Amino acid sequence: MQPYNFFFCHLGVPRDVLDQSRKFKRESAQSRREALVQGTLELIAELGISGATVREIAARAGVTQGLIRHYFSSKDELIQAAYEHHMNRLTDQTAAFAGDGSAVSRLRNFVEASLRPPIVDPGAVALWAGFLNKVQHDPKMQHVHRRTYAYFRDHLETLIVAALHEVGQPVDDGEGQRLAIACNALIDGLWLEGGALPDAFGEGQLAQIGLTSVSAIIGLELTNKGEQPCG
Amino acid sequence: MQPYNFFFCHLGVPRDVLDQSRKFKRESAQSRREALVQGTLELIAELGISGATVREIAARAGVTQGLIRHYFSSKDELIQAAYEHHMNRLTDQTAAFAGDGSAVSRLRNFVEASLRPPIVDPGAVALWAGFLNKVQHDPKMQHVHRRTYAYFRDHLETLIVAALHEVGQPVDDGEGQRLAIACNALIDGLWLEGGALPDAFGEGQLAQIGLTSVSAIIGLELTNKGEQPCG
DNA sequence: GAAGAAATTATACGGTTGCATAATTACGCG
DNA sequence: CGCGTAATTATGCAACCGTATAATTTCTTC
Repeated sequence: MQPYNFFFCHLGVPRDVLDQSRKFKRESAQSRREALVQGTLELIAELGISGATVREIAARAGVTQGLIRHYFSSKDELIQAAYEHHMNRLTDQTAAFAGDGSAVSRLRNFVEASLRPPIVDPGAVALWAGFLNKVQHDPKMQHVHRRTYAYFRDHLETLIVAALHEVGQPVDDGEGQRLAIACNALIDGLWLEGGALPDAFGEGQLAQIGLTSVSAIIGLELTNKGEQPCG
Repeated sequence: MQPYNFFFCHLGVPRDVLDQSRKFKRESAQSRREALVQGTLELIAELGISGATVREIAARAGVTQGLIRHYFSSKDELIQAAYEHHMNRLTDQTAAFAGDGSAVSRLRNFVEASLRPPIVDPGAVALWAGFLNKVQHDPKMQHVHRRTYAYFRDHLETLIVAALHEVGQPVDDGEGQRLAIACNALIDGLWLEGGALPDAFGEGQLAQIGLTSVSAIIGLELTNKGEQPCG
């Protein structure tokens, strides 16, 4: 980087390469926030809400605790940001699995992805539960929860309506919403139980039950065996 | 503190009737434990897990904090007892609503009761979420969770199998279990959303969606309108 | 290369927490 | 009635929490 000379060659050499005595390195605001959020999520998932102290979070992110206050006005704000990040990642990840095939196949993939790892995961459930307890008492957390819930459910409603339309069984808005509420609850419940009791269900069992039940609720066969007409 | 008196007029009179200066009253171990558990539940529901400190809990129970250690070996043990109490109450309460009519009517009542107040309740959901976060890291909490989940689901499975048998559509064990898992997840999901977003659903909407969806999943009409054949 | 601004660390503080221990108090029993 | 014991309170403690502030270090810019 700096050629600058031969003798005394250490003088112009960037300290961050040679000198181990550097106290810290500056990073972009974004990467520091992400590191702090990530540390928060890890700790809540591993040790529970009470394990996520500012000191532990800072240690995970590789910084000292004072820095948290430099990027977030309070610990609560950091928790909020972590909650938002977690839920957005969860929903986006699931939505990406839907793919871009037919409406029926997109719905099938969406349901199935929601009920398999990595979406079904003990850590993710622990995280979600830890946050939910705070949702009731913090208006901002409540807002994030509302938005996230609506986001997931609306996405599901769109998929359901499109699939039913595709096979010639169109439904009106009210009915579409009711179906989405029901399927959303079913998926949430299965996801929750799969994450809370990882050993209680066989591999693929949740996905299979989910597909069968969604099919029954919306009156449209989504399972593969259903694609082979038996008459 | 005690003015020691002028004319001994207090002698012989039971102190607990006249003398307000009693420092405390002895209670049975059971009632003290219940009061402490009740205080714990109230606080977690109202203020979240972090609001349930030993001092606040003791205040709710009308005692001083040292007494907690006299009845529970640690705060964790109190939390455990509170969790167990809460879940048992929830399941027993729901089961009682089923009544003793026909199998189909018992199932209908069970589903409906699970999706209406007082079972659907923000406080109960906050409570449940607060505990769930601890379940993953505490083996004893995990045991309570397993038992409670199995209890509720088995009860539901019994009702479903009986109802299907009653209408001449018997199912084998494996299928009964699958149906119970699905319906349990559906009910849990609806219960959760109803408690977490109290204003998002109209009165009776959750129960209606729940009945319709359970009917679709198990292939047996439970709603009233279904009892009036339309053609 | 010096200077100034911004990022980061270092240190300190008041409050709270769970827990332990000692001092009181109530109550059953002879 | 008095005495012993167990229930209950009172007090204290060490650790930890979140936050504030001052002191350093890094990096950019001229």
